[in-house]
Amino acid sequence: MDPIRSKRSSLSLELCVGPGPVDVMSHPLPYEWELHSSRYSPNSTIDRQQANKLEAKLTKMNEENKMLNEQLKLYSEKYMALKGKMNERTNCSSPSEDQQNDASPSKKRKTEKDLTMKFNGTSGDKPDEVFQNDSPPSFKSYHEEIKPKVTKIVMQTDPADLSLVVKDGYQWRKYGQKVTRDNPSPRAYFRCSFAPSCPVKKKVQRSAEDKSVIVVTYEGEHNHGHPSACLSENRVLSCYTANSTSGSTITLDLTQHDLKPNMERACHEIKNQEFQTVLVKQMASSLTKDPDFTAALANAISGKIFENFSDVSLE
DNA sequence: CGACTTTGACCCGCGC
DNA sequence: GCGCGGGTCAAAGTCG
Repeated sequence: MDPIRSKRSSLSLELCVGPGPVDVMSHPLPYEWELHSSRYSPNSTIDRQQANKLEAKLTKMNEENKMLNEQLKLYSEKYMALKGKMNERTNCSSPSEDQQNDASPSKKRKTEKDLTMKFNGTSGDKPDEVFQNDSPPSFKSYHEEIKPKVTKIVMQTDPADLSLVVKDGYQWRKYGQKVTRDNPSPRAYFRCSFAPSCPVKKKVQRSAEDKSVIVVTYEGEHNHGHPSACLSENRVLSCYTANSTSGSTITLDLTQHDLKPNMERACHEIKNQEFQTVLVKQMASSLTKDPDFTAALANAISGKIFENFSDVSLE
């Protein structure tokens, strides 16, 4: 039996922070907890009536809970669909687009120029609908606005292990390796291969100063959930990486070949109450900072409030 | 046989 | 314009 899975702390850390759809069905709202913890003694008829009322109320709440879950799921799906479209637009190097624009292999990687021409309306085609009203922004300013999120992670590994493979739970496809000028160690380039349209790239290179240190640079955000989201090990990892946005650097000690002992240690740290508090605060802040999440939540809640108001007024 | 890795060639931006 | 360096492509090789 996996010690990590069997020894779950009282604090649920299965909250999927970071990019990807939130599996709302697997994270029940507090209503269900109240149902399980409510106690009553059905001795007297009054108690029984009260109990029946309470049960009816709780059943209603459960139904509402289910509806809210469904609404949240719907919003998550819509959000992911929009995000996917956005990524498709920004991902200039997608093969289908290249094929459409230019079939000649010698003219590859001219998509940025093509895009600039499109924005300026010089390609002969109609400029993108979005920019029709106002003067079209330059490609540079457009690119700055949608600059992919860059996350840098520093990991401690075994210096004897020369592989540049980093197990972060996602599926990566290596598409290149290069020796850079400032570092004798080669830099490996990876693309997320879990979803064909996923724009996330990863660069892995050993530190020039310390060969035991691996620097992983993630570019962009996954437009899909974590492929192994059910594995607690990877959830712990995603908790770590979720805190690494906004330019800060995270250090992971992966000195041992097997991840499990490190993850066990990480889980032990998580059990530490101070760590839990900080983690929960960071998770909450990262969620509340996401305008899409708050908007979707506010929408769902306000919708239910209005429904309840109309229910009450009808009674 | 499909998915993945390797690796040389190519493209492109930038500084001179 | 030229050279350099980082990033990407794609054919060939490898692996399960």
